[in-house]
Amino acid sequence: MSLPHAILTSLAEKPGSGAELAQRFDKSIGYFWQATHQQIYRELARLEERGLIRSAAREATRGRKRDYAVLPAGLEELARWTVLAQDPLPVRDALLVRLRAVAVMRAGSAPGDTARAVMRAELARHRGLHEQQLSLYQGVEGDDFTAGSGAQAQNTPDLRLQRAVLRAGIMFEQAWVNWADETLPTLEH
Amino acid sequence: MSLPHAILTSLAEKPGSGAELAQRFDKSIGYFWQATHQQIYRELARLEERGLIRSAAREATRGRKRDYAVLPAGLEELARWTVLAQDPLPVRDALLVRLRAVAVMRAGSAPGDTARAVMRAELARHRGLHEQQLSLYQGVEGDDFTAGSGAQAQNTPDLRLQRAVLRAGIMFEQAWVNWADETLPTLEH
DNA sequence: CCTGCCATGTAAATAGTTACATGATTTG
DNA sequence: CAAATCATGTAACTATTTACATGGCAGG
Repeated sequence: MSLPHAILTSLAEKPGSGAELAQRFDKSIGYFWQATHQQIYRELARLEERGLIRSAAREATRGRKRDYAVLPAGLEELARWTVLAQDPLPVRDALLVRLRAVAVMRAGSAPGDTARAVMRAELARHRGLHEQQLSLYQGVEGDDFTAGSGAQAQNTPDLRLQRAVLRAGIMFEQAWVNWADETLPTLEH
Repeated sequence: MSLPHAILTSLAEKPGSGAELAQRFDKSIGYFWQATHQQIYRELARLEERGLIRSAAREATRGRKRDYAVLPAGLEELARWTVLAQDPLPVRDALLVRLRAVAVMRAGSAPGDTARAVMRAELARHRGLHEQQLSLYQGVEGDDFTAGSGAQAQNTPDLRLQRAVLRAGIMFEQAWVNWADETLPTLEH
């Protein structure tokens, strides 16, 4: 159950509205935990009801911007959550399932040969997407974590830890690209 | 929507009952797409209703083993699905969210220091789990994919493709371990 | 004032998790 | 035959996704 805590973290870094949070979930923290705006609005309402965050406006405001900030109770909840032992989520990649499905289709049969050709293209396409993400991360690393970086969020979070998170993204994307390069020849001929 | 197709793939590799499938989802195909036995039984019922698989027994049998096999329509569905373009699922790792939450807690404060100590331990623990998974994959690679491997499933799936899937697991786990080794010093002192 | 966009929200469907129930089979 | 285990299943809940709805605001 990380979504409420991802939101609390993002609001602790900087207060903002639901739409602004949705934007942050399209980059930054959203690289490691995704959420749609529907999830975010629902979760914001829950968090406010639990007294972990507060919004400036009191009544329901449809269409009007509504800013939230973390309350002390929210920071306590975040501290409580971070120290819980949590096991890693296993890998879940549909492309690997597909590859395994293709493995049971006989090469030489029409569907098997078609599937192999398509998978080769898909693998190349995914390689491109992962390489793009890798470049993006490397760009962020260069911009945000060079010595004496400029504008910081109000709470001046620990840059070394934020960078470590980014490094995880870099290393995973790099691993994916490497795997694709190793695997593509298997689908040739 | 990969679960029905993961099940079809597994049944294409070898027919079996719900419980046997659940076991396979605890290893093998389940390394890349997880499912509980409840999901599996529900999905098997749906797949049979759609005419993609068949079970030996006709009526509902609570407690008695119930074997399923893929029908031609199921193989067609699998072929149809594998050639659909599908974007990769983004990374989703709660530990990275936690690390980012810790980054907003001031070092020097009591909760911040406690959280850093706990995260150091958690990172070491996760490193151990990923290393364990890595060893497991490397063991499978040695057992199943050495030249002239022995017993094969009836459909003799393409071993090179199955191995490619396994290699993905190996490279991801290795990347995780490498990242942990790089990151642990950041949480020292 | 109308059009497009921004921001917030509702509703419904699907997927996944957790807790529990029950019949069959094996084993001491 | 009693207990443990295996196998199938139900129910309730939570999370996530997809589609849609509606109010406010800014610019032409």
